[in-house]
Amino acid sequence: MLDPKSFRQDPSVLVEKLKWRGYTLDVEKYHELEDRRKNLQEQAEELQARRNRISREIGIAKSRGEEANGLMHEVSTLGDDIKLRSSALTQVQSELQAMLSEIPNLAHESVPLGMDEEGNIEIRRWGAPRAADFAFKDHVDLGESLGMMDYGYASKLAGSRFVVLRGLLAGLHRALSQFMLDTHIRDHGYCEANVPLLVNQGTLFGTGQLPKFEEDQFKTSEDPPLYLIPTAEVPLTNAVADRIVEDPELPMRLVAHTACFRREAGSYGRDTRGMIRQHQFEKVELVHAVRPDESYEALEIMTGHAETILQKLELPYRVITLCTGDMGFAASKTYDIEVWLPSQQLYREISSCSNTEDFQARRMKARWRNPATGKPELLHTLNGSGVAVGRALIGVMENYQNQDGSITVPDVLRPYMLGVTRLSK
RNA sequence: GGAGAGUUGGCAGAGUGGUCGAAUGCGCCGGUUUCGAAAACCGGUGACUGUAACAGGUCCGAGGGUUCGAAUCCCUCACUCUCCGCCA
Repeated sequence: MLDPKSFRQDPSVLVEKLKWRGYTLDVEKYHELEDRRKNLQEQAEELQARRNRISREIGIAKSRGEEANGLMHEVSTLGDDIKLRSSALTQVQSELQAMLSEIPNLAHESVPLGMDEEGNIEIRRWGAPRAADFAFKDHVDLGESLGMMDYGYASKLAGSRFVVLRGLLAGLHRALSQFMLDTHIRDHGYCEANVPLLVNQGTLFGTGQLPKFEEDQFKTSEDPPLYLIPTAEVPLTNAVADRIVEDPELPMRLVAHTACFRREAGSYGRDTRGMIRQHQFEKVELVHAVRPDESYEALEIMTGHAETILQKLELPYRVITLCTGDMGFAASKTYDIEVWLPSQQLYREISSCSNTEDFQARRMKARWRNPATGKPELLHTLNGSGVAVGRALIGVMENYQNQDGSITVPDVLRPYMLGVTRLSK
């Protein structure tokens, strides 16, 4: 959520900034609601103050054993009046809240302006795509001809956008996640967390998935309403929800390996082949909670942690800065890391690292105590994939494929594969 | 699933329907003392909102209700703990 104070000061600046996020702010509606809110609040508080004062006097009078009938009569009608106004106030406040809840975050000044992915800017590349000394197969052909990847089986079980992995390929998938977790825990100083995959509405509100993106979530039950997490960012970031964190606890670095669940509503035609876009996939997720003046430094560090994974796997990749129109709802700035897929001769997203500044923190009331002021202030939260396990598997399969359709196991994964060096029939 | 107990400030823990945002202890901050420290003593120490600053308002798990007035009484819900049953 954006700071309500910035609205009261100068909404016109926000209108321009939000336009670049693809959001049209209804300033008229905002002003109308805000004026009503202020009015009602002043009235309600004025009445409450009167009631408090008189009731106190009644108490004093009675404790002296005096009669207080006059005072009691004076205040007797106040209660209803207060009730009326404060329920009107609550109504307006929830309308305002609803409006603010659906406004995306503002982009950092360093983010390129643009309306869609055309505006993204590549900032670096690592590794060289393998020379095409034979025709590269894609991961589906490779997996199916090895007999280790089965879409028919999966669709019988659950429908489209699912897969069953078997044998060494299932093992390679598991090895990837273990390797990533170990690297972040051992080398990058993260605290591992094992978290619920089902969360409540408040938790999803905190990170920004609700109320606006309800249709992207899998809702599992009505009473209580629980949702499958679309990413471990949700349960990890909420570690600081409703807290005032003491300064020495920062920066906080959390990592979790979880399954993630997405409806993929609105992406019907896209990436229907293979493991690129599934309803269920696994991801190793990184989350930082940091002091506000350190969050952009943290974004570079976190992105570096994700890159380390690809470097150790020796997978060619590039890093791009998303433009204003292509970023997610909660982000102030996002780097996407894209891995080279030889079958498509393209870089495809494998990680996305974002600084949300205080946008999520405000929604979830995540604060830290600033030693300089002694006061609680909103902290900053970041999240990034470190990295998507399914897509990393695709990257390994395609980049490590051999002409005969076998797949060489990357060096760093061999300890996790009990010494297996090659996947073949 | 059954029975019971609980939820109050950073923590522990009082709280009679009426100057209770809330005793006390611990912790923390400042001071006195000390060469320095400990101890002792003195003082301070919740959050949100609001204001130029005061004032004012809200918050004792959440939401309703009773009342002139609710941390305190009533109802609903959530969560925690204990015991019993079942169970990976």
